[in-house]
Amino acid sequence: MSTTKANRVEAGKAAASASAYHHGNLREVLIAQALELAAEGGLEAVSIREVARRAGVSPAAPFRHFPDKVALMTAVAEEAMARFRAEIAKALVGEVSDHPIRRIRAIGRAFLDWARRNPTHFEIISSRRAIDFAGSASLGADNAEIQAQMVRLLEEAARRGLLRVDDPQLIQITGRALVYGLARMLIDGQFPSWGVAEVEAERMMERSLDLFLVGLLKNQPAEDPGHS
Amino acid sequence: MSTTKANRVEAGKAAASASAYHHGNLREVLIAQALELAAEGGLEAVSIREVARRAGVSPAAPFRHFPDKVALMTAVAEEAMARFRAEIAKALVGEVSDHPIRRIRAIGRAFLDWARRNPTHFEIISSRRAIDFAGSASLGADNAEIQAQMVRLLEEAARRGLLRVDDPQLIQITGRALVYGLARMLIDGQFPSWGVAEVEAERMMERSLDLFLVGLLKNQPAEDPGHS
DNA sequence: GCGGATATGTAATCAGCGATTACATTTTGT
DNA sequence: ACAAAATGTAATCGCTGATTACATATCCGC
Repeated sequence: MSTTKANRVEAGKAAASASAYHHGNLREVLIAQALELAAEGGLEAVSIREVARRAGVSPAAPFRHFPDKVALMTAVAEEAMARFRAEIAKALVGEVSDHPIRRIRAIGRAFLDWARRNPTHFEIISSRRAIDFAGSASLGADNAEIQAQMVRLLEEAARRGLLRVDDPQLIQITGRALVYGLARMLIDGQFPSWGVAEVEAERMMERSLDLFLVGLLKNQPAEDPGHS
Repeated sequence: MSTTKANRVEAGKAAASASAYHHGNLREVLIAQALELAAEGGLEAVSIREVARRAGVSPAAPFRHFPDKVALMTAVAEEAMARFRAEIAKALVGEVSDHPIRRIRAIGRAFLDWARRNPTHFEIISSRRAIDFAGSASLGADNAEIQAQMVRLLEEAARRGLLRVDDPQLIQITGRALVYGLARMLIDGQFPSWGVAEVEAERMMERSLDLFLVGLLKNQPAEDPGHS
């Protein structure tokens, strides 16, 4: 078992490097396996026992790192949320225009795109049953940061006299509810029963977002909230 | 046990009348108990064994009436959907105006109100994991009927030249996604982390709906899509 | 370095779940 | 009345989350 020690050291380097005892860094491996398992079979396909199995440890081992399943899923949610925020940030960098509505649209599209490509991650961070949102400082902070970003953009839009209704919080929540609902309808496979084929869904979602955004503007520029 | 027979006959008349053997009409009792159980502890509080316990039968008995849990929950969803449709119908009767946007708003508010009062019923009919939506003719028909109602109203609005964007399907799906998202945010308890207190949530949701609806109109009447 | 304290992993076990099977009982149709 | 069908039960399987007692590896103060 001298290889065991070598593996431990190697595995511990890139990660938190906090634990290199028996397994290496089991905590992070558990999170990674849970994330993968979720991506394969959905949120409810994640079981502590299967995660442990994949990590090559006993069914009781995970309980040394997480008091219960909710704690594990919360850690998974934190990871998913971090990736989501990175996606948002990337989209904002890619949006050259400084027009606030355009930037908001970029955020909305990034949200929809991310949720479409990572349905289970979206499901996890949205779930208030599988995770302990209130108990995670990181989740709260990430959420607040995204909100603040939106409010900043909306306030700038209001300052420029672009908005018909000057209530950033109302607009922000309405927009969030819209993209949240769109994402869930897509993931739950509800579009077919609403007359939208699978392939059209993405385009439909973007048009929905635009329909909402253009409705916010004071002077409607014919059709699009942006030009692209 | 001559009373048993009498009860059987009585119980069997209003219902499917298919079963009046040992228990009476176990099938319907199971659905009712599942509905109640869901209302108490949420969707995942429903277990076949607990439902059976409450119905006073063995854990295996429900499997005589439903091939598996999904089938039971689908039957529950059908009942919930029927109640939801009744709610919509009632709201439309109560809305005196024939202005199509006003009637759409009445539907939207009825949806939000119903989801708020019956969160788990809403969750059940929305779930594409716990139920077999495609396998239920009743669910599909009810869903289609609600859609048709919306499209009819939107087409009338378009005919009257009220809409800025003449695409009933797009508007319908966007509206549905919005109220769906609002309902889920409320139920998942997300409003507090978005700066909306519990008591304000209902008002906020209605304002969100109005914000969206007023954005649809060609000539914006200052603030409200209706006068009330 | 040594040795106890601590961190980590395992084995065994419990109760609850969905589901199946073999069997028992009641109702029904003829 | 009696066979067939419908309905309910008991026992069981494999899965799950979680707990307990125990085993072992690592760390830290001396």
